[in-house]
Amino acid sequence: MVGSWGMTGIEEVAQRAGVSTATVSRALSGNGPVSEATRERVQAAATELGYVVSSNASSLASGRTRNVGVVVPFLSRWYFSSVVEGAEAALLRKGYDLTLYNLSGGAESRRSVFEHFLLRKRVDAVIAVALELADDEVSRLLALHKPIVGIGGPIRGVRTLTLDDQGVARLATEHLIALGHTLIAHVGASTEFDLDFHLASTRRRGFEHAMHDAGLALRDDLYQPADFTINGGYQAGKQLLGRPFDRPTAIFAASDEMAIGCLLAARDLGLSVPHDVSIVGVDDHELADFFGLTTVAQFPQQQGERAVDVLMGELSPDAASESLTTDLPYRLIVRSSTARAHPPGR
Amino acid sequence: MVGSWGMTGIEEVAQRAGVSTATVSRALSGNGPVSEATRERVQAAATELGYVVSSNASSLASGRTRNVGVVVPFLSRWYFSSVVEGAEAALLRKGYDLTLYNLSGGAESRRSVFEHFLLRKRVDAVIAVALELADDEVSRLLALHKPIVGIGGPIRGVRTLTLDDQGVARLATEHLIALGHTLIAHVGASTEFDLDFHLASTRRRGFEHAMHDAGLALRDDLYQPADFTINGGYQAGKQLLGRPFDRPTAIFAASDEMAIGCLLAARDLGLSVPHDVSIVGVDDHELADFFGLTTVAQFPQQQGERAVDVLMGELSPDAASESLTTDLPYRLIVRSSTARAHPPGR
DNA sequence: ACGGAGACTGGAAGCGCTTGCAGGATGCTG
DNA sequence: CAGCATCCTGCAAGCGCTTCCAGTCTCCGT
Repeated sequence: MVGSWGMTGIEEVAQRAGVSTATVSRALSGNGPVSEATRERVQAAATELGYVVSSNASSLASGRTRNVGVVVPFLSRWYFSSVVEGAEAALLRKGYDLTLYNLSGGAESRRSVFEHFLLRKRVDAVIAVALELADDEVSRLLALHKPIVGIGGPIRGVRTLTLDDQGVARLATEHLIALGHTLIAHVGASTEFDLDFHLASTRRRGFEHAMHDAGLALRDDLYQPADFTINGGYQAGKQLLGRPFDRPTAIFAASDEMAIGCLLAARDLGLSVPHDVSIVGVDDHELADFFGLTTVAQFPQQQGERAVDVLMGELSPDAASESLTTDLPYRLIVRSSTARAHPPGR
Repeated sequence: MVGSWGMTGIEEVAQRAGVSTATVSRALSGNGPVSEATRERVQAAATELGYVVSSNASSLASGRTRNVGVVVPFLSRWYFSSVVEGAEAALLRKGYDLTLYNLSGGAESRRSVFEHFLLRKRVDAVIAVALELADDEVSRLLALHKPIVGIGGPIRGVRTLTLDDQGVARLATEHLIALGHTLIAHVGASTEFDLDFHLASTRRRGFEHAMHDAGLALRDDLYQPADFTINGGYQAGKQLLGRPFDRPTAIFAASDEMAIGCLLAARDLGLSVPHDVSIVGVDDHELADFFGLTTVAQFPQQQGERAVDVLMGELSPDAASESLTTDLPYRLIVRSSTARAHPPGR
């Protein structure tokens, strides 16, 4: 930490420690046998000189970059930034860097990311979050022997961590059903949203199954599409709760943000939650607790971490990769936005 | 795009184009003279082979990585992820990669970021967002000739883009004063928060100046510290608005999230906004519009972009860096949470 | 027509590390 | 005690590009 001159190379360390550069490399990286005594001497020399390997030289020589690319469709949404946060922390711990690719720039930027950025051997692997990759995008990466792991929708030929969206939806719905609700509305994704996040229609299916299994009728007018934002949920909630007849006594929203929107809509309509209407969401968004929202939690940070774990597995020799997809945990968290259904008023 | 074999090097391109590798390098990178005809031939060959330079080799040889490090204290907050998003887009456009360092892991991770990660010559420059860098952290980076630009609090010896927090606070406050309010409360940062974001106390000062200039009294009991979250703002709002006497008719919150908290608190107390109380925030958070919140907007994405612009300037030869700090734009956006003060009721 | 100034191009020397290979010690086995 | 397996270590050959330098060729000016 004295070096103050920044320009220390492996050579200087070698001299100071009285060994060859080869040994320094081995001592510092832990690859290859080095006697304990030597290792310590090298470590000391390196620290004294403030030596840090040049990742470029190292990568070029070894073929490993100790860097992984994380590709997300958005960044400024709670879910995605949380996943990235989790992944970043896990990678840092392993000594890896994270380079971020955000696709929200549109098709244009998406192409350039896949055709140039990811290919310049800057990353050892990539984590794709909630992304539907085209076959050629996948094969191009695989051709470079770069492991990919996805989080979210299953991607063909790629190890993926997925949330059992049907199960999630089912759990949320059954919670409402168990509370005695029968007129249950669902706020899901609008179709254009469904392109990139199949989760939406999958959750809807889970909802429908649960309803069906309970012998409850599915009514088209109790479904409202929205865009996964609070505002969208609010509009949808207004539609659902504003009707004079057959107002649902419960709403299952496919995301917490939409659920919160519904909650605010209920409030504005003079309905009290959960007395007049029960609401359940999905995510356990940072605001869920504040609003007392009952929700099916998923754990984005942990998802990021797990993706990293899987990746590290793939990058190691023991490539005994298990099944191609792994289920992510989820859990019902009951707060104050759901309650037993009342016998119809009037 | 045929290469399908991924393993194309500059050599192959050179052969296919019938030139030397030196020329290929020049043609593709645009450094050094190459005849138009040759350039085209090389381009064609490269495209046909699906050649993409190895950034490692390139970096090692040239000393430039075309990669910048972005260091943030949090990621899963609207402001930070927006800045990163802006920076990412701008960098992508310039052909740069962004590697992300999130310091929320605590002092431990902070040290390792500064002592190892940023030093391994993986980045050409760093952007520090709302970070107070210690002198040695700065000098260590500067010693490597890595430009740094900061966004937020001024950092000694570093080019910084800063928001005139006093001006912002003043603007918000004066808006309220102009509406006839005299009993104005302020929700600012708690002290522990102020360590990393000096913005908090600076905004408070702006508020105080504005009040003072208008000849209005500053009352300690009309100040509430909070933690920049909706929940924190809610608690603070409750305190402020729940009192039986001298209830403020307006609140200036140092962030939109806190302002929204106040707004919800008002609602829960049966107060109507803006009839009973006017509320103004800072940020133009994505939720501000939904809640009809009047706010002083800052533009985080643009801030990210501008940081990149500045960086590109520093990385170019024309290092005629202007003044060390540059002011960021802000603007009052009036929505429906502020209105003319009523003559005191009763 | 000739010298010189460009404009291009190729040769080749690295950039700073990693790692296969081989040599020298050391420790065991029979 | 010879013979061999082990453990360390150093040598040196690259990793795939960039760029200095020098050489070739074309184009002007005089």
